[in-house]
Amino acid sequence: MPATIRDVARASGVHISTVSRTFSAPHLVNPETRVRVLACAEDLGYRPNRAARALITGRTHNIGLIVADIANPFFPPLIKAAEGQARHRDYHVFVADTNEDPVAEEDLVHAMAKQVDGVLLCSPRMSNSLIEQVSREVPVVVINRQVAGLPCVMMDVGQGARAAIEHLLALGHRRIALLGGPRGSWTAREMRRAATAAARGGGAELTVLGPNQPTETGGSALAEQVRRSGVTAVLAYNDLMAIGLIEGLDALGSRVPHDVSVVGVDDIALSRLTRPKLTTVATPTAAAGRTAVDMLLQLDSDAPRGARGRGAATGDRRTTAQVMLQTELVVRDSTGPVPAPGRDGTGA
Amino acid sequence: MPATIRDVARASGVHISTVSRTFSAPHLVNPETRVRVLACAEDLGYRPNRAARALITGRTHNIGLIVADIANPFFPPLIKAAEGQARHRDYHVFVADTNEDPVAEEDLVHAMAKQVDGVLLCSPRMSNSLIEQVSREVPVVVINRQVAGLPCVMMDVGQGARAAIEHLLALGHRRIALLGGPRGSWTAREMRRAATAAARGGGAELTVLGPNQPTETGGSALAEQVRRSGVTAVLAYNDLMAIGLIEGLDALGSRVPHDVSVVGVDDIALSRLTRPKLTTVATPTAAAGRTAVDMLLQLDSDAPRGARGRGAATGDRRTTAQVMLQTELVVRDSTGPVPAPGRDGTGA
DNA sequence: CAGTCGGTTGCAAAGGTTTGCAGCCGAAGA
DNA sequence: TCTTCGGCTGCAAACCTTTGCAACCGACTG
Repeated sequence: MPATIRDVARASGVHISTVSRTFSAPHLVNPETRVRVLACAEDLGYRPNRAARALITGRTHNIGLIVADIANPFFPPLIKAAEGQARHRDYHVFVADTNEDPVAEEDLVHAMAKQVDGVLLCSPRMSNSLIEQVSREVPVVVINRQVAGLPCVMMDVGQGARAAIEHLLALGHRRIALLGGPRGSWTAREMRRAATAAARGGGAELTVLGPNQPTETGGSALAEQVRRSGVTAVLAYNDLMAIGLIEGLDALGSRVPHDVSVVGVDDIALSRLTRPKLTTVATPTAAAGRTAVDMLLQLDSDAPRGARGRGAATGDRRTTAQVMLQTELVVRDSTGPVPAPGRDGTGA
Repeated sequence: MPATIRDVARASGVHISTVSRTFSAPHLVNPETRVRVLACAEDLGYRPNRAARALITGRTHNIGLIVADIANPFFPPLIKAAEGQARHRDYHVFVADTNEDPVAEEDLVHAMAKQVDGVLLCSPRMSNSLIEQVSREVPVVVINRQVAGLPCVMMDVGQGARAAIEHLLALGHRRIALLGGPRGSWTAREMRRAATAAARGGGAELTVLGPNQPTETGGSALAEQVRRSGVTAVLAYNDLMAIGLIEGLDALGSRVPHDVSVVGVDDIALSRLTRPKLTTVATPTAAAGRTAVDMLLQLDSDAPRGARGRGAATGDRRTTAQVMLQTELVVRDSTGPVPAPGRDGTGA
């Protein structure tokens, strides 16, 4: 039903190649012809078929962005930043949500593969080897994970976790819990490693609870367990869990930060709205989004896909930068000095 | 670089059509041949090029979902529901965000047009005529707006607004403000119409403030104005604005619901977390997402695009259902009886 | 033995573009 | 008058698949 280039050609009495050029290289066609073609196109409601165009140019001017959970407020700023950056470069962003499911994730990469010029894999739950494999089908930039040989942009949650633990140590806490993130999360592993080291270094005992769903519900579900464990402070995988935990504790009658201190990660907008305001590790999400887009676009301007074998040096895409972005501890109201012992805890 | 069907054919010593059938109609190819072809394909890392496939089948098995602001917690449940429904039907969903910008919106429809089998336009800011126009390029289902001749799924915010106003009237409020939504929003117009009528019917005075950005910031920015206007109750375009307003008022020393009552719309998860918990009009977002996907898929199973002119009755897509989903007022803690006059307000 | 049939495969057209190359035309230069 | 050249346009191949049609094979039927 929709008009094709052929219809326009027929209507305006020129060859299809002229119509094509009218749209993709207007300076090559006579102004008179051009207006005539444009008029006919307008008339027929013609729009170049981007799939067909992509087939031959190897360029869709779209990029895919795959996230673990679009409902997590952590992602929107990243998405927005990526979109903004992409728009500057005349690209569009298609977002897809995996529901924290590694299988859906792989599925989506394949679904997007030929509809986009590259994919941003944000907080992937797939295995590294799978990521490597799909990256042979479509250019990939990985966010929030380190994969050898692939371009990555990471946030230094290790340093963030360390800062958080040190903050808690300074407040006198010696029994600390870590609310682990979801299975398959690189961030979760990094946090665990760093937090464990920092706690040991400070003579504290760190209990790891998890893996868990990195959601509010996931956090509140742990309240009981946290309470029983007798810790006086908690570092949560992310703000959502921290907030959930605080509510859960509240429901159990434990007050934050009076009875137990809680630190989150991400610094989502919401963390400034809750009572108490959340102490958290701020991650540079917007910068990550921008950087990732730049790296992706750089990547496939180096290696034009589908183009008829340019002789030049393709294949050596070992220029794979790996960028580590800094994090920062933001102290607000959900952390405080360790409570005097013996009052309530199951310990002592 | 990535292997094509031809490479696989060469490697396994069969014609490309056999390779094609191995993937798209396995029962038509000899099991022995099949395993050989599959082995070769696996070996070369071959994946059918979905763009090329779509070009000829006219089916991508993707659907596009365009939303006004992905950072608004109103959307994720809708997105998730749409994804779930799509997955059941063996479809994938690509989401795009317009930043409340009508131009970006049109842009995105075109960008998606040939990469998806249809588009869900959620809370569009475009004009009706533009929507009608793009709907000639790609099948469209409109959410949160009524467009003649197009399939639409709407939420009855008119009824919701009426219920909210009546709730406020019952609490004794007679001076009420409506925080208007963004320009171009059908929902905003419906609310305004219904709220105005309901207020008039109840002998109350309704002040309309706006249009505004439908965000928390948009809400808090209006606090001063609301205060000056001397109203005792406010109906906000959505929960985000309501929450922003409550904060803004708080900063100015007005307490909710003691000094002023606030009602939101959407019933986002956050509205249960704030203090006070928000009275709001719950909208059936998940149902809307599911319904819209069903309607879209129905739509283009009726009218197969790109297929070589099936003789049957195409063209009569005037089966365009329009669905109106019910809303429901949820009374929580942000509304209360009108304060005794003369204490603080600028009135009296 | 001719004909039929089911199962498998090859052939080639089709889908809508882009693009290198060649050709055309008229004007400028020699 | 003959080249040369620039500006514009047409031709056809290419991108990667899918799919209707025809051909083939062996076996069975009558």
